[in-house]
Amino acid sequence: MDDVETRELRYFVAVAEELHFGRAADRLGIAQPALSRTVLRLERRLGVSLLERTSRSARLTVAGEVLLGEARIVLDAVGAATRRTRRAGAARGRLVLVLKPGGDAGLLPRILADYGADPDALEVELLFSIGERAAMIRDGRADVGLLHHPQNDLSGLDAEQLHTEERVVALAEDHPLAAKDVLYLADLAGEPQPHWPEAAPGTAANGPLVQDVGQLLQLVAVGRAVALVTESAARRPFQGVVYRPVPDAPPTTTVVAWSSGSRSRQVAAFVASAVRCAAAASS
Amino acid sequence: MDDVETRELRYFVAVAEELHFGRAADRLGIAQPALSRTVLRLERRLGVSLLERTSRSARLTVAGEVLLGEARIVLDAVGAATRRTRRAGAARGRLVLVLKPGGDAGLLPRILADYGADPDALEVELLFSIGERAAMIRDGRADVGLLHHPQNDLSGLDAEQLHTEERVVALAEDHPLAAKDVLYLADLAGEPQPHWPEAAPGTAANGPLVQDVGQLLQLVAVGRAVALVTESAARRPFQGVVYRPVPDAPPTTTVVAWSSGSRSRQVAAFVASAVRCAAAASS
DNA sequence: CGTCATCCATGCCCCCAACGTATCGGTCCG
DNA sequence: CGGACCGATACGTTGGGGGCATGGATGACG
Repeated sequence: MDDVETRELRYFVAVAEELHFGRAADRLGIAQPALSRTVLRLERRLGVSLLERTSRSARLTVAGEVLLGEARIVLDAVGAATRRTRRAGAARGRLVLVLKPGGDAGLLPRILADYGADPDALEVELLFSIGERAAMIRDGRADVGLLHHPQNDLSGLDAEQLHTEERVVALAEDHPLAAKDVLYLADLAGEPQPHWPEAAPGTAANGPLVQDVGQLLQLVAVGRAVALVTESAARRPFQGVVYRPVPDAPPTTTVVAWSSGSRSRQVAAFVASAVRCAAAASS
Repeated sequence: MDDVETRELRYFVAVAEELHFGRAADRLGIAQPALSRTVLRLERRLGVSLLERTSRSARLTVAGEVLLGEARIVLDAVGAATRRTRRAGAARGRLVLVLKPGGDAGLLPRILADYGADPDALEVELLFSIGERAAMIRDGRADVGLLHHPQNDLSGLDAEQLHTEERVVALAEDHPLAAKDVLYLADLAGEPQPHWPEAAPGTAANGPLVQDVGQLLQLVAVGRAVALVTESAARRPFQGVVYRPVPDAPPTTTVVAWSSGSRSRQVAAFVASAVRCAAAASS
């Protein structure tokens, strides 16, 4: 009755994304009839119609939309399972920590020192990523990460708060708003604000897409954008950029996050180090 | 290279749980050699040893432990996918709400009325469960639930807070501690406290296992247990049971929770109703 | 110390199901 | 009306998953 295989889900996802059996079959490296049959069998087994086939194209039904979302979750979980298992099997594993360059609120050196003091600590591999940190933890490419709340989507992850900072706005020094000592969100409403690729839900920005902090500050310096950044980032001076406090911007919390359900002792030890260091730093 | 099928994961989980190929094969309804081959192929594909076979028994390797946890996540996700897809396909679906009897903090009637006022609201099916509510949401048996923080493990779920209540302790009226007007956790330290099957991590209780509130109050009335309950539960009188405030017990927050990644408009509408009602009730 | 029991792996065979090729039926377009 | 396009169907082939029988290793036991 039940017995859905990941192969069937992979096939269905391909069709659901292409909305075209031929192209999907190409992408999967199989012939179109095999794909048709597999999807039909999946529909029969579930007792549900997933696609409305017109002879010109295909559209997802409501149930198909649901299954597309669920299947992606399953396939991510399968990928995470293989990656994590392989890594656990590799001799004397490493702990992969993902973070955004400069996104450690200055805590990283202390955390690494503290964790490394544990005699059976693993080697910590640093993995830098701008826009995919949460996804990298979810899918097993990283074991643990430094993320920011509420900028990152933490669903599916467990997290401990490390540090909360007010946000300041970076402006070109000759920007008209730089004349004021304090700015409010209302002042910035019309300004182009760059956005990161890390698509947090509901944060539509109107400015250019940036890939790293240097690029962002460059844009700010030439007056093409204004950007909300954290206090700690503002301690790094940049030619032509000035910072002004924004009291009503929601503060940013740096968190250490890991995959929910990770029972790894190593991850727990690293998190404990991070929390301890953050507590020590704030006192 | 990659291509792990759910069947292989099901087989591996059976072996990992039984630590015995023969029994696992029985449980799966297949013969032992087929199971051996499938697990071996899985190990070869992952490039990792999952089990240490002694000729007397089998033990999990570290990688095997990891895969066991990951595989359970995958299989839960597959089950959830099929259930949710089937439900979405069933004509004009229902919204399944799971809660503990009496665990609604008195909000349920208002929430149902408010949600039902939406012209395209679905029929809400109430599903009562004591110890598995979070799991039922995770695996798709329910769409949304009323849970309690920190008693329930909310990992893998999204939640909105509805209502926070202090906790009180239920005592037999002739219990020695009932003489005091206010009790503290220290006073209760030696008393047998019943526990629910809902295994929140790290809450080891020393009392009997109870399955419902009536049973719990019965145990309290006969002096076999004392129990921390919420204020709202304490409004229901029970023969021979008295309640005393416990100011230092952590308060209980009633939350409405749903599966992370549910993009369902219906779930969102229900959550909005719940939040709205809770806000109205507390003002 | 030899025998037996237990447990997992392997060899052999069968058969199902997943695949590919060819084709059909329906729809849109020129 | 013919051709192009798209998904479903027919049919033959084959790889692999499964069962049965057996092998090889190890611990138990008399």
